[in-house]
Amino acid sequence: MDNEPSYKDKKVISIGVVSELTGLTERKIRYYEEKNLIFPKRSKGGYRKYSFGDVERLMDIADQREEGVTTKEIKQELSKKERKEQKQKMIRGQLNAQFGIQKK
Amino acid sequence: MDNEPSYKDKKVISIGVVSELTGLTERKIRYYEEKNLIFPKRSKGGYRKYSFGDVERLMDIADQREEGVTTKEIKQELSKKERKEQKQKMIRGQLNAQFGIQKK
DNA sequence: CGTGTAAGGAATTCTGACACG
DNA sequence: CGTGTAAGGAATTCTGACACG
Repeated sequence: MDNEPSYKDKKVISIGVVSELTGLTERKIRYYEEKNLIFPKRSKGGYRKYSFGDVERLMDIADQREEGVTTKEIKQELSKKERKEQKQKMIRGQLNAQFGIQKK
Repeated sequence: MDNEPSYKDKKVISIGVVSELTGLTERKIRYYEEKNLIFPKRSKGGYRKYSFGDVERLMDIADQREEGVTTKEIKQELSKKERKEQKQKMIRGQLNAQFGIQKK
């Protein structure tokens, strides 16, 4: 009874299509991955596969680059968000361990 | 202020990925297209591009085929649905022409 | 009818490198 | 640092056909 498989995060789009969708060159897209700003999966043959979420992320990166933000700064911003999420997860886990009841 | 671009209907998935997602061979997928049960778009180079909606449709077709339903019957069922939708559209248009007020 | 397969070719993507700045 | 490009190779997909049934 779970709803849709969340199409937004399924990694199924090839770099050529992502290039069309974002307007970015394949070179840029690969470079942003090299800088750990985006994380596509790989097919058996080694082809990069992106999700719609990745496409959105890339458009956001493109906007920031236009504003002069460096990849390093974008990366730092990403790391900060990830640390926050980690903290939230920890807190939720703590609360659940202390007061959680419903096991299933 | 429009919501998401409806990822479900964007034709961005190559046949190889569709094959993995549905479990169908590429041969079958192409054959169902030949029988007009599915309608992928094409990239500049001529590669088929499918949407998540197409993937769902293919899984539905696969189920019907397993039950022994022929492609011809599946096609007829599809045509029937399309006629119904057409009729609904007509009615809505008629009602709008007669009583519709908000032009924009 | 529905599907598998081998065949040859074309489009797509990959990596590593050189260039410029 | 960020991006373009030419280079050679490998993975992907395409079509039309033959096969079986």
